[in-house]
Amino acid sequence: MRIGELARRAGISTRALRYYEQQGLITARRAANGYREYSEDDLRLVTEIRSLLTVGFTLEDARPFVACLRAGHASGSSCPESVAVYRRKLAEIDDEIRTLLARRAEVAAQLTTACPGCLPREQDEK
Amino acid sequence: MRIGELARRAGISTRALRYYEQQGLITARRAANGYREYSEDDLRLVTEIRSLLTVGFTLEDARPFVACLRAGHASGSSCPESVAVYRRKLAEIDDEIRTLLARRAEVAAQLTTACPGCLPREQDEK
DNA sequence: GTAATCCTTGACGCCGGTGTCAATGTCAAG
DNA sequence: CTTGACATTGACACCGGCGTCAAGGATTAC
Repeated sequence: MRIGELARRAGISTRALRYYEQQGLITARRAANGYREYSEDDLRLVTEIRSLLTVGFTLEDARPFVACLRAGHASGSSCPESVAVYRRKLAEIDDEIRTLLARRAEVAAQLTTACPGCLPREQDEK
Repeated sequence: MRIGELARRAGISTRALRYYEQQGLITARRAANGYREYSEDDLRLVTEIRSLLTVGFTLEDARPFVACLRAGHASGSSCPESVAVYRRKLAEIDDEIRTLLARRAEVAAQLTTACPGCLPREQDEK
């Protein structure tokens, strides 16, 4: 299939696909006229990349997963490098959560001081 | 005092101070030679801005607080506009926390699937 | 033939808050 | 006078993942 179809099927833009290629995450066979030609496997790669991006991974983070799929594994997570990334991201996310919780507490305290009646509820994740 | 001293006392760069001025958050009297001259009140403003930035506010978010201080209030939080920003930021932070918690759960689940032995602990904020 | 779609590469724009360099002026100390 | 520490404005760089426009070639439909 060509880039337009892949984009449609993957639910992203052709721009994004070309960008992934430029970043070395995907490659494309070229037809005689210079058009990129993709396989179902490529759709698989793109889908993997997309799902990783939606949980906050960067393209850099996605590399091991793509490499893992290319190596023939059924899942992009089946390789130790991918697992290592999972661990690292988990730690990063935890850090961010801690930071945000601290900020929230700080802002809530300030708000309470500035406006005693405005009790901030929500985020009752004790 | 001149910009260098203010920067030192506020713990930021002169670049940042000029940027705040460019963004209309602070102003400076000019000496005959063109040098910026600041007062203690300006230090106060900058300190306020800094503390807001550190909890994740943007310079745009900081405007009401600066305006409040300029209006003569003892605290930058003493104005309804500031309180409104506090509320909005609190909601934004809560959103971000929710997003991160969801992502964390997702990543943790993936990790567990990929590596059954790798139980992700931490982030026990039940 | 020509219009309508598709494709190509290249390159600037965005967002926020600076870092950093450039080229130049000011001023006090030696 | 010279050095050095300070000041000025201006402007590019950064980070990430694209959006978007430009200018053109390819292919299909009619």
